[in-house]
Amino acid sequence: MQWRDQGTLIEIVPPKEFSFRECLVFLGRSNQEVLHRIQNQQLFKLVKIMNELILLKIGWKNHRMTIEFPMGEPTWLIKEEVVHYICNWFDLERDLSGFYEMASKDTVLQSLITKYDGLRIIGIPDLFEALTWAIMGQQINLSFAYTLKKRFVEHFGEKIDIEGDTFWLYPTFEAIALLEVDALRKLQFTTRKAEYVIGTARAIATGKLSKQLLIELDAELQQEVLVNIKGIGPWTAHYVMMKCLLTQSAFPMTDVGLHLALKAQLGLDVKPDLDEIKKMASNWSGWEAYATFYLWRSLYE
DNA sequence: GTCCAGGATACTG
DNA sequence: CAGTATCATGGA
Repeated sequence: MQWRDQGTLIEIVPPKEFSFRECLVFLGRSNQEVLHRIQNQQLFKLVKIMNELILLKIGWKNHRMTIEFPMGEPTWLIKEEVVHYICNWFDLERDLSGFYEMASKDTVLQSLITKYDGLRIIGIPDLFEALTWAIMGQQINLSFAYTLKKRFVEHFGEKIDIEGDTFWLYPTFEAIALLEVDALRKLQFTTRKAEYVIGTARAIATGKLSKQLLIELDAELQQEVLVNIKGIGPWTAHYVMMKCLLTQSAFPMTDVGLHLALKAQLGLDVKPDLDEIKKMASNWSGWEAYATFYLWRSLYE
């Protein structure tokens, strides 16, 4: 990844297919989001690196991604980690030419790659966040899922106040591993969701599960390990593979959002069934995660 | 009031 | 095994 340290500013040279504006559309899809903020085409995000809170102000200028540090210039080591984080978050190191080539010949994806040209998967680099956010989203509408997440973050996350704005960090697995079900029931988690979230935190806390461990496995084994955890089914496993492990072939094919997007794109009266979806997806082989992400994007016009 | 949301699990025949 | 009840709440 090519980047330049300009002191109080970092510039990242973006990959060929990249649109910061498109990525912002996806990031701005919910006004209930508490983990980042968008103002005047600038993205604000609080991260913790080497035990230090760092506020990032991410923008776009002269064909470069720019990172500024409103809380002051960090050390070079931290800057390096910041660049690594941004690459992970925006999936900057992936060569998308294969996806665009396949999609240009695909009846479903064809129009999407033109409309959303340069969109990349916006990931969730933290495994605990990816897993538990997915669990919160099971079976309920996204709006309520965001309500749950907001309560979860504001009860158990760390925050910092800067010039009247509050920025939050997602709760750590260490903190959540110590909770009992009651603590989350109070936030209107179902008993099961509370158990799943705490169980996941404990699985990570005991070292049974880690991003490092998963990232070294192929897609099939990743799914196997994830599904082994209580509360993680195929949908959640593939969601996490897609958003955290950046597995190209991850494919949450039972996802309701995917079904609704396909229904709209194809002008169907009812949602497509799994056989129809598998048939369409056979053409996406190796790029299922990007196909899914572009379809999700089509839901946020 | 009814139905469905970015599902997973335990139970039943 | 495949089908079914259950979870719990909000929004259309």
